[in-house]
Amino acid sequence: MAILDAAHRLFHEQPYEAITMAAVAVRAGLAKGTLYLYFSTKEELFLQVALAEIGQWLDHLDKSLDRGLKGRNVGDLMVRTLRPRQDLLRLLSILHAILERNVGDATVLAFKRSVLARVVATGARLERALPFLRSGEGVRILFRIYALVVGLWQVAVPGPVVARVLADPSVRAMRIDFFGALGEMLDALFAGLAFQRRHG
Amino acid sequence: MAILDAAHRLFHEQPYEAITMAAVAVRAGLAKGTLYLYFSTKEELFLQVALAEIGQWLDHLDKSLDRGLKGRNVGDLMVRTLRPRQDLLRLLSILHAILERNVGDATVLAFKRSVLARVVATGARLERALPFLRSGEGVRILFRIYALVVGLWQVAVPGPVVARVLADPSVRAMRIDFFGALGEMLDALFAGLAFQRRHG
Amino acid sequence: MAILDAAHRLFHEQPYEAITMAAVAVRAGLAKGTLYLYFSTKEELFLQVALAEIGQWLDHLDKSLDRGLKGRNVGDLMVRTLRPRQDLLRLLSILHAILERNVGDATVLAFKRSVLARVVATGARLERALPFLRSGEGVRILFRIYALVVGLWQVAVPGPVVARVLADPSVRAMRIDFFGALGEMLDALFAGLAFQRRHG
Amino acid sequence: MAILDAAHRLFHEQPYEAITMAAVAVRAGLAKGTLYLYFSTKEELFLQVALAEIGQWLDHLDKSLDRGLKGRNVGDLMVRTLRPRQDLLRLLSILHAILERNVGDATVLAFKRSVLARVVATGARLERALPFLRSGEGVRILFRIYALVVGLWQVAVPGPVVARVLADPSVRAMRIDFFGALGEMLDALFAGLAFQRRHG
DNA sequence: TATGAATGAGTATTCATTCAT
DNA sequence: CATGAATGAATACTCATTCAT
Repeated sequence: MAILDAAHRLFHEQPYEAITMAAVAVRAGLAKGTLYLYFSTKEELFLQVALAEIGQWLDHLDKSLDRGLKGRNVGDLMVRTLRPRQDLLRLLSILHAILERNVGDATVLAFKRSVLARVVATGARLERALPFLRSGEGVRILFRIYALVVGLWQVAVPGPVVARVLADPSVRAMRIDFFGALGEMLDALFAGLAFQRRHG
Repeated sequence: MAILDAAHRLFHEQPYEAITMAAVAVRAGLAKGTLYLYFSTKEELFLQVALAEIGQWLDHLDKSLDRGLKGRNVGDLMVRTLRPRQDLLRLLSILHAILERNVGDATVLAFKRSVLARVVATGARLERALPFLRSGEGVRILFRIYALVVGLWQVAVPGPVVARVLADPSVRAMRIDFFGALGEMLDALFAGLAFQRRHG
Repeated sequence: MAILDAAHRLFHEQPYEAITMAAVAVRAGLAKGTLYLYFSTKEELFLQVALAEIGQWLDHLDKSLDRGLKGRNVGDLMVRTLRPRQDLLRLLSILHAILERNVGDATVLAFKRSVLARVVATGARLERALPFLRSGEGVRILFRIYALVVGLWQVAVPGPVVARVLADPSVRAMRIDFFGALGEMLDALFAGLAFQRRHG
Repeated sequence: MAILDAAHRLFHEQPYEAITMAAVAVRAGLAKGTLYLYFSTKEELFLQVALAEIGQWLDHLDKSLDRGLKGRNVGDLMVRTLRPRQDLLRLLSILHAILERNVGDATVLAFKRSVLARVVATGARLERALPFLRSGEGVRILFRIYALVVGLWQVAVPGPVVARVLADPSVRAMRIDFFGALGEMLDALFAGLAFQRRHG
């Protein structure tokens, strides 16, 4: 849809706060008022953008899991599927603090249900790929991975000010490589889960 | 300091966005302009509030680590020290997206240095408590725990709309118990780290 | 246009600094935001007010020049056309120091071009009326008259404090009658120009 | 005096509005409050700066007039004495619109008297140099020259925006060379005065 | 003389959203 | 389906000035 496309393209180019509905309208070749025939708030519009992106990510995950992990671990899987999706990562980082507010309950509920349905399917695949996971644990672990992704992105990918500040050697230890840290943490996490299952 | 106190108390009562500098001034018994004698922006003011809270949390961690983990694990430690600090958790959840923007480079640098200095000390204690950690790993693991905390809080502690929506049974699986999940993830994480050290 | 009218009427009643955009909106029967649909800053709004006033003044000049000076001199012409336009004089006295700042380059350029186009036409008429003027001198002399008007207004028309002070006999010599001085200076100026042309 | 010096030096470096009393205090090596022991408002401070500058200008004029005009004309005299005094010109351009407001009546009166006393003396010299001037006309003509200077400066010396705009060839005709125009206008003015005296 | 901590008034501007056509 | 003109709420920040010491 033209509006979603326009919103997505603008989001790719600039931060969420910098995007005005007027700009979306222009990019979509529509009048401002027309946007509101399809999305009742700016947040809802970008919630749908996020939904689409999440869907594509889960598609990617599903495909990879269907082919089997083949010795590669979950950390790799997440890093490989997220690296080309930085827009998604940015969307996730505003999803909870911004998008899910100022949207009607019904819209949020629909959004949540859509996501959950997809995650359940991916969770099942994950359980198949990781035998030590018990039934139903796939979904739960996916949401936790998700939380880790969100937090790590916020902490590891700084705004302009912090980016400048982190160039200072005295605070070098606070620089975090997002994908590196994500992979390592997930590796440790899954190693730990597997270990916990084998022993007590 | 009166201003920091007032800001902290207001933050305890209402969301950050709802707090006006005028309200802080009234609560502190000062004129609006006086606030700006000490903090050049609203964000800087709350950055200092956050700094103080972070300091107290690290104090708490330090004391606990000095007494020794005594069989309890890191997950417990974090849960125990964070549970009484929900204001801190809320501050952390806006720290990167809001507070560290609209603040001068110098202020952010000073903030980062203060935090880092404290974290280095706590990291050393953590290394002492967890023999499988190599030298210098304490700091790194603390920042990663921190990222997990931030992400989990965002995802697990919803705003009013989402809170209502999550009451719906159909999306029950998306409810996350912050402290429960944090403890479990950290346990798995550290179990994994320990395991990784023992084997390849 | 309602907004320009409202702004003009308010300017007639009070000093520029005392006029708020809120007041303009109320007077125009519009919402504050609507003003900014048409004028991007307060300065731009009053720049357009000034443009309209300047246009009317030049209209007046043109008509008078078309009828011919008929023995009357330029000083008379200016005095006669400016005396009923004290709002214009006040606008000119803030035009350079205030209005032309805080306005975008494009707006200022458009303003300048509009004024110049009009002044060129009036300048041509002036050259016709004053045979000793060479081709193209009309415009230049008009801008110089304009500068004189601006300066004389600033110096001769005092604010409240100076008005009180000038009542004191000891500084009587500093009182200037704006229109009297303007007429005399222009008469001398044009007498001089004519003389310069006749002799070396 | 240290404060006047500091104010003057800052004014040389930046526009009036950009100068804060805090900056003056720092530059003078004093505390902010101390400034107000000597000058009751910012405007009064700069009024004294202006007074000093005006005095030096009149000194310069006096000396030149005492040496005699020697064939040179008044336009030359003004251009020569004003060219090295651009700070004075800037001060004059804010004198009436800004400085003489927000200053007590007594202060303005004293200022006016000081200036008048000096101008009377210079006016007498001018009358001596220009025989066609009648007694008492020196002062009056000086104030009119002054008005011309003020207006021409406002119109001819643009702020940053207008400076950029005037670079555009389409409005080239609006560029005015301050000193060139001043000299020419004064020459014409005095030629006219002299002519008027000889005839009619 | 000097300090400097405290004051507090004052307003332009943005932009998501609406609704009559 | 689409328009686009109109809305209006909402707030951080500056800096000249004061006055108790």
